[in-house]
Amino acid sequence: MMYGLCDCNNFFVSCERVFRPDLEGRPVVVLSNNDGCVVARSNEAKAIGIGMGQPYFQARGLLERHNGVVFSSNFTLYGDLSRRVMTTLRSMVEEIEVYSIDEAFFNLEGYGEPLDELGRKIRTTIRRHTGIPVSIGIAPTKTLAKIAAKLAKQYPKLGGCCYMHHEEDISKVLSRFPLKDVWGIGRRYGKAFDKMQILTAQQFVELDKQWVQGRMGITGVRTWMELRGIPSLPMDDLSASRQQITVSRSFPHEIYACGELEPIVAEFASRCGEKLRRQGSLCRTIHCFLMTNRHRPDHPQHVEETVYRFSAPTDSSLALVKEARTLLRAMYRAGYGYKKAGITLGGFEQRGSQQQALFDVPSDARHEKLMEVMDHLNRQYGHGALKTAAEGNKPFQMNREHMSRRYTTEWGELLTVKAK
DNA sequence: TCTGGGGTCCTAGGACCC
DNA sequence: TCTGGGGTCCTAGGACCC
Repeated sequence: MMYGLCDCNNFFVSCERVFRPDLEGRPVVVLSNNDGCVVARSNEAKAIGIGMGQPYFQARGLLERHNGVVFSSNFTLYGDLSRRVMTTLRSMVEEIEVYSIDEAFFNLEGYGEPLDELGRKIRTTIRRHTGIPVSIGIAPTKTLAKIAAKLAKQYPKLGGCCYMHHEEDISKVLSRFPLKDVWGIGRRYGKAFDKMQILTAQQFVELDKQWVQGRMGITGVRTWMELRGIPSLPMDDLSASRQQITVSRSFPHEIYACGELEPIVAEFASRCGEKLRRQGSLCRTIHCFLMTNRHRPDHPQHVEETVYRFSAPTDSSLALVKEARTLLRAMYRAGYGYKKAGITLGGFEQRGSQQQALFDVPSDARHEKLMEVMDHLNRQYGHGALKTAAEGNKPFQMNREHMSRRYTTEWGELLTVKAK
């Protein structure tokens, strides 16, 4: 097998720079929802020591001292540019798997050599079509392709693409590659292995398989196999194979009133329904969770999650919204300042193949047509164009003090060019 | 590094049932 | 009533990812 990985460099920052070329060379960061923490950094921002995931209030001073620039996250813009990147990639290779907003794997099995030239061609084409710089890694497994892409980013002389396939080359790379930077080895395991003096990917690969299994479970074994060049994470249509779907948000302020939480949770349930229908599944369970501000230990705390099990699987937003509200009301306690809530769907079945209990009334079948219309309108006119009454008429708002324009999707926010 | 966000999957333990 | 095996569901927490 041969896998490619296309990884957008500092993606959110690169998106902002496409429309603000004056930001080249300056430290730039993009913040998470509610302007909470730093989720993307330009190379200059990394160089001055701003960490990934660092709370913005901690990074702010440093950024200002270096004449840096900050953006709230503009997912409408990033989502649109991501689609353009993926479309370009899809036009150049047969099979791609969109892994996240800024990464996609592709299958290169059966492609003739030289693959590194193909990789570089992909890179320049995407740059030309979208303005987004990417790095390409090519290797016999996805985990190795991830490592290759990192090397491509690290060593400019590779021209943005690293093709890694000879066994000797791979073990040479692995013996220098820090284990904690391997995809699938997180901070926690990285630290534990550090303590055991297992520092490189090569040392990890030489461990006993049973030992890895006992210590890290099946996911650890997969990583171990992948590093040995045995594909254990096949190409997957992720969007169709999710086993659970979650929509959750933190609120800009604590919310005390149940009546204020209800439309928010209803909106989450409705968004879950959209995702569910997009992947063509029905769900059996809906979870609702609610939590207070854990950063304020001086405030009374309440964290709770409850489940409802549908008697017949459903994909109707109306049914989801209804049960979400019931769950919320049962959990809600007056006097607590809630900071975050969420909805998770689980127990999926393929639509059309559901086992119907003998006396189940397929009560939601009549919603089917309605949901189709709703999804269609929302796709065409934007989220919230048509929604359930329970969602209320003002959409859930987050803090976004440093938002850029939605240059590519809103006529009113197009790029303006000034003549000199 | 006491990771102020969001999302997915896995595992362990307890409750309950056959 | 006690005991053991086996299964499912639920909750909580851990771990990873971007």
